[in-house]
Amino acid sequence: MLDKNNNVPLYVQLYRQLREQILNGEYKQGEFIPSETEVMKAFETTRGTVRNAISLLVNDGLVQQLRGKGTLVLLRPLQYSITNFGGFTDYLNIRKEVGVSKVLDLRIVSLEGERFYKLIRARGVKKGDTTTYLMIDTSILPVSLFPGLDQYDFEKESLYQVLREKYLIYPNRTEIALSPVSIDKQTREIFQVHENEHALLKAEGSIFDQNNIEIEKVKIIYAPNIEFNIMTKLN
Amino acid sequence: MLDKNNNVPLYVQLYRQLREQILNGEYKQGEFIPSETEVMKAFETTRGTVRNAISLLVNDGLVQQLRGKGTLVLLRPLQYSITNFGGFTDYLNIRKEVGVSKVLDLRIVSLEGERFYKLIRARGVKKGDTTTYLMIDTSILPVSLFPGLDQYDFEKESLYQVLREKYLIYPNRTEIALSPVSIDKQTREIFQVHENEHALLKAEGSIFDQNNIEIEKVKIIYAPNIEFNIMTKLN
DNA sequence: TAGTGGTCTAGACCACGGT
DNA sequence: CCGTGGTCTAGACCACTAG
Repeated sequence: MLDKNNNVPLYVQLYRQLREQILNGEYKQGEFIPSETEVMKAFETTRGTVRNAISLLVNDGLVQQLRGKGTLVLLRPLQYSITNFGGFTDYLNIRKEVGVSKVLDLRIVSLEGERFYKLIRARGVKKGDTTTYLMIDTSILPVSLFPGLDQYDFEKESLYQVLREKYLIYPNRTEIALSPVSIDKQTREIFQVHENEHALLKAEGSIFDQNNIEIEKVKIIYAPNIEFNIMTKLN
Repeated sequence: MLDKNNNVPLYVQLYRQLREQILNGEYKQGEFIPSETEVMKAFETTRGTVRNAISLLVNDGLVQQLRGKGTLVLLRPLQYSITNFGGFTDYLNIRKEVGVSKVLDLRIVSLEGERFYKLIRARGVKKGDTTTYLMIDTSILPVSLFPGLDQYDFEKESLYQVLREKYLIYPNRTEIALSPVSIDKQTREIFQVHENEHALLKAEGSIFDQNNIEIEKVKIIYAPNIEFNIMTKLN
């Protein structure tokens, strides 16, 4: 049910519930979720609200709407879409995967006269007793915005969860540039890259909060076995 | 003005007009476009329609909405966002750049028993009398869908314009995977790549029409001087 | 023909920014 | 305080799909 007194918008509440049901497998790949009208009645709201919620699912690439037919579930195995910059752990959580983070470095650095935390993590998934690393994340965060950030253990806690819960800062928007990068020795070991691979994909950019303040600079290097997928609508 | 008898939806008509005004420079980088209420009155429509139009601009990364303030123009120099897969020429047109295409190969190939056109083009921009190539595009299109496609001159005509105007097929959705790729000799010459660059960015995937029929397989290799940018909203 | 998503209207109240 | 975008309501008609 939706809670009108909650300050989370109704359509976001509805989006989360529908997403949960899809990821739980209540609606499976290739099936249709209930029609907009049915959802509207079930949750006692209006179609506009339902459509707002579903459009978030479409953005996530979780469903696809077909006129005259219905709203189809599109669930594929582990897949990296452009929505993932906002938090690896969050992403794994909604996909019900077990994430692993290994902190390679955490120190304070100075850039242009300002002090930043520099956090480097290798991140991956655990299946049975083998861990596969999927990306190496470098995060640069201003000390002034996040005093005491180094007291958290980012092998156990999610960076974005800490930002939200302890610093009340909500990542809102990313600007990321993609490019290839050649493989250094440490990276080759972490990812166990085959010898005939010479380059990996790198994403580099900034993350902004709801007030358009830059809260984090990121650099992510992706393992070669990652499918970096993008789905777009053309206008 | 908007034409209610046109079968292009009002919000798409409005989107196109606003986009035109932004790209023409009527609203400049850092300025606000008229408020939703003003646009609503000026075009004699409702706010829902205005918001649909503006949300397309937001998707394009052309504007950004700020509550309590207004809708801000975000225009940056030549930049490749994820909306570009749908057509290089179209993209340049809306950016008022002069595009150049050079056909490297056009032939019929057989894949899994079906015949396809395979079109390879180097594509770039012309500034003064120097041409800079930005990408090498390989397009694979089924002969059955596009009979006679090889009669067109794709150094002069846009592939997507031909698909729309001659074959009445409208690209609607893309699924693209990004990865790094090492540079071969021909590519190195076309892009005039520096010797210490060893890898480029490759995008590979499929394009679907409005009925979710796969109309084209694409492979695009990007020049090293291309900024491949992505802007996303986080939920 | 019945049901679906796509579009549009005409309102309303809210949180937020700047005056 | 007023104007902004954010959210929500309660309808309407349409094009499309499928039985």
